[in-house]
This record gives sequence, structure tokens and C-alpha cells, in this order.
Amino acid sequence: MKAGEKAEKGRLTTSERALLGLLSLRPMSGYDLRQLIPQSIGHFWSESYGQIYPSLKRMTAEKLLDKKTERGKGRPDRHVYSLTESGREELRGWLRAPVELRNVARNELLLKVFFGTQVAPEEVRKHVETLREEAELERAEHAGIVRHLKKSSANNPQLPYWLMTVNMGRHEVNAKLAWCRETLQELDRLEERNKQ
Amino acid sequence: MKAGEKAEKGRLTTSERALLGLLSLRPMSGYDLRQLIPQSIGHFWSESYGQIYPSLKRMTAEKLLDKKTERGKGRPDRHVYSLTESGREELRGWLRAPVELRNVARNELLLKVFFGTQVAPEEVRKHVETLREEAELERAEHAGIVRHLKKSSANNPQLPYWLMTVNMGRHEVNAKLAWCRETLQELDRLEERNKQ
DNA sequence: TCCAACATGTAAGGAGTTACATGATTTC
DNA sequence: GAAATCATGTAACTCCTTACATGTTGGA
Repeated sequence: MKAGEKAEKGRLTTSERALLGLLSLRPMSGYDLRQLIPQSIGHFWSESYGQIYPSLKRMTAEKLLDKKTERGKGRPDRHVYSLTESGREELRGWLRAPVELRNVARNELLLKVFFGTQVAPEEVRKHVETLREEAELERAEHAGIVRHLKKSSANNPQLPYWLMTVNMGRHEVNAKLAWCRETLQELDRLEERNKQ
Repeated sequence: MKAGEKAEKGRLTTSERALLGLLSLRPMSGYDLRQLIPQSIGHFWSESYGQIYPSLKRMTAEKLLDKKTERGKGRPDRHVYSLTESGREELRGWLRAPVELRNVARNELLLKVFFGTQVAPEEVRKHVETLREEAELERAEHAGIVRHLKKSSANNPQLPYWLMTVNMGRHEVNAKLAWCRETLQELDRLEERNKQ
């Protein structure tokens, strides 16, 4: 590899690109970003302050962001960041590039199911039932999110894309619920067989 | 918190517990574990050598594992680890405890969809089509895994649990495919609207 | 003759979370 | 009077992956 190539390639982490994306919605402070995440990309992405503040600093140094300071009375100053032209290009370039993060999703529940014979079927059942309850709550949440989005962003051109991400959540939750149903039935059979 | 409590609480990482689980199948070396993972828990869990070897060392020091050395001719010695009684108890305790790892699964594709208005719908379509192709390959894989498991482990009491984990994979893949279909249709509409 | 497989291990680095530090204002 | 909110930032730590280091045997 030639000199400089490596520095160019992964100049930003995916966390930083996610922040670029959020700042394309409107200029925001680190605090704003943190608050916004649960209401926007929170179902498939998370960021902590320990990640956000250093990222904003780095991207400002790289001229991807502009920083403006708003004086706060009593409160600390607000540092409001907005995309520069170069930041917007960086964002578009990433959006066009193939999806890269293909690391295996670690699923502790499936791990416990896989080693299920080490404990009684009833113990595995508990985990599956917990998942079912959580999935049912999530399903109810989705309905609320869709209703809220359709009202609050009726004329927003971003609405169709936002609904697509919620829709993935819906399909995933339905898949989980279907799996729970089947798995609980299979556990019934295993428990029956154990008694005899 | 009193002295010692912290040390007790999280004595093992989930990675280490996963290795305990695999060693409950049969005694193995670090190399064996690494080879086995893609054929067993690979669809929902991954481990690298850099994680495996230090983990085996730590758990041996904590008397959860026994280590036996097999002399290799030419090759390095094989260090074969097996569960101690205390290791098996540790494993069972973890299997009975509630599932803990509930960190948000980070999904770069959904991030790109969420910020979709920043690029042309055609750019988003590319990502969705890639996902569809990958999901279709995965679906074909599942059929093969089920056939193989049912043959090779016909009388293995662990078979039902192993099939449950594959089944989750099937449901998830079907959810992805359904989402891709719907999303591609919606993108059709957005592209049409753009042309007019 | 070269490459893959066998086999163990360490070091460095990336990515991210949690806890800490600070302090005024508003709300119950 | 306590707690939550606003607001920024750093340090320490965890967890994990990749690259490096080493060396033999067997097959194409």
C-alpha cells in the first residue's frame, strides 16, 4: 500500500458518519444529538456522550463541521455544529458506498437455546417467554411511532425513508413472535417427553 | 459495595461462557473451538483466537477448566480443555440467568435508508437489492443446514435445540426478504414521482 | 516447490460504554 | 430541599479483531 492510502480509506468511523447524517437534518449540539437518537435512529443505532463529543471535535478539525457557540446564561455554552459543504459530500459518498458493517450479530438468547440440554426445558422456556413479552411491547410501540410520524411529518420528504426503517422493525418483531410461538410448542413436546 | 463483590459478579464475559458451552459438547483445544464455531453457533456468535486463547487460560486459572497436553510430532502440542465440575455449574448458572445482552444491534443499512433523501432513490435501491441477494443465499444455506443436522444428529438429544436456533435464522431471513419486496416497491413509487 | 492445514500465543489498536467532574436552573 | 434538566467534556476500562511471530507436515 502506498503512503497516505490508509489514512484516506477509513478517515471516519461509522459512528461519525451517523452523526454527520443526523446533522444533515439540522444543526445541533452534542447534547441535542444524544437526545435525538432515541427518537430517530435509536432502534438500530446508539451513541454515547463519550463517543459524540470527541467525534464532533475530530470532524470539526477535519473541516467537515462548522462550530458556533451560543452563550448560555447560567448553563454551559451550547456548541452548535452544522455540516460544511465538504461534510455533506462526505455523507453522500458514504451513503452511496456499499454497506460494510457485516459483523455477526451476537445473540445471547440463541446461545442459551443452543446449549439448552444442559438445563431443564422449563429454563429455556422462561427465556423464550421473556422475549415474547418484549416483542409484544415493541410491536405496540411501532404502531405508535408510525401514527406519530405520519402526523408530525406528513409533508416531510424524508417520511417514506423513515417509515422504511420502522417497517424493518415490524417485520423483525413479527419474525420473533412467530419463532416464539413455534419454539414454545416444541418445548411443550420436550417437557411432555421428559415427564414420561 | 463490599470488597470482593465486584469480582464475583461478572467473573466471566459472555464470550467465555460461550466457550464453556462449546466445551460442554466435548473436550477441545483452542484451535478446535475456532474451527467448530462456524459450524455451530456461527450464525449468531463469533470468537477470534485473540479472544479464545486468553479466555482458556483465565478459566483454567479459575478452575473452571482442566487442561491436558497432547504431545504433537512436529506440530505444536495440543492443549485440550474440558469442563470441571465447577465449570459445568458456572455454565448452568448462566444458562438459567435472564438474558442480559440487550445492546442495540447496529445496522448500517438502516442508517443509510434513514438518510435516504440525501441521495437518489436509485442509490438506496442498490443497498436493498444487495440485502435481498444476501438473504436469498442465506435462505438456501438454512435448508442445507437443517438437512445435514437431521441426518448427522438424528439421535442426538441436542438436535431440537439446535434446530430452534436455525429456525430463528429462517424467520429472520424471511422477514428481511419481505421487507426488501415492500421497500423496493416503495422505491419504485419514489423514483416515478422524481421523474415527473 | 509452494501452499494449506495444524497449532499456540501475544501485542497493538479500534470502538464503544460507564463513571467521573462541574455547576446553575427549574420543578415538585 | 431534593431531584431532574441542561450542558460539556475526559479518563478509565471492556471487549474484541487484526496482525504478528513461529515452525512442521502433507498434498498438489
